[in-house]
Amino acid sequence: MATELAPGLIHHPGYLDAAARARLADEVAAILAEAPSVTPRMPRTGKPFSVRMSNAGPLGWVSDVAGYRYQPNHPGTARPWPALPPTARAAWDALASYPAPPEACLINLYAPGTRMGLHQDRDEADLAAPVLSLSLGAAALFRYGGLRRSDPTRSIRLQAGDALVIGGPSRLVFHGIDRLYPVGDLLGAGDEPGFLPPGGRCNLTLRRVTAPVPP
DNA sequence: TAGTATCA
DNA sequence: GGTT
Repeated sequence: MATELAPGLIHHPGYLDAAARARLADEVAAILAEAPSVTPRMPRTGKPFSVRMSNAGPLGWVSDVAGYRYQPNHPGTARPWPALPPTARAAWDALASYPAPPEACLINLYAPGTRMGLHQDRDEADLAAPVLSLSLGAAALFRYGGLRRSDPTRSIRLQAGDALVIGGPSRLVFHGIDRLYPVGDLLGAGDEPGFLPPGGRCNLTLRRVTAPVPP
């Protein structure tokens, strides 16, 4: 049962069943073995994010003192990013309502206590494509607002297996993660992928970066 | 300000 | 919790 939180912002609770979550976790573990997570830094100031990141797909999102950008290689190893995880790719085909494949799968790794401040995903040239979010591990408090930072916000709980489509009029909505829920808190303990620290969370976001060339 | 800190 |  999907819920439209706002026009184009669609929450699919429990979209991935236990088997799919386990499969996706295995795929992510393999990606991280090849493309280890890095600590992103703020442009100009160099202040570190609390979240760690890696990527899969032809392009990966990176942030350092030089700025935000998409690039084809891992900043540490200089190797190309690993292939997109098939389970995430299948979710894109099912939920994105977009004719071209995703080019980037950003992997955000949250340890307990980490957060992600309110922000917009606006580094993609193709804003017609949605961003598709998939959650693994611990549940988290997701906050979203409007197109202006000062717009009022609402919060929902994102749990392991949830999918969230951020598209249409909500494509540039401000959003972030306020906190993780302790495991064992309420229902949905969520399975614990082996690549996460105890109580950690993993979020995958699939994005189309460049506009597809017309046939 | 995809940051943290601080205040109203 | 919203804002600087």
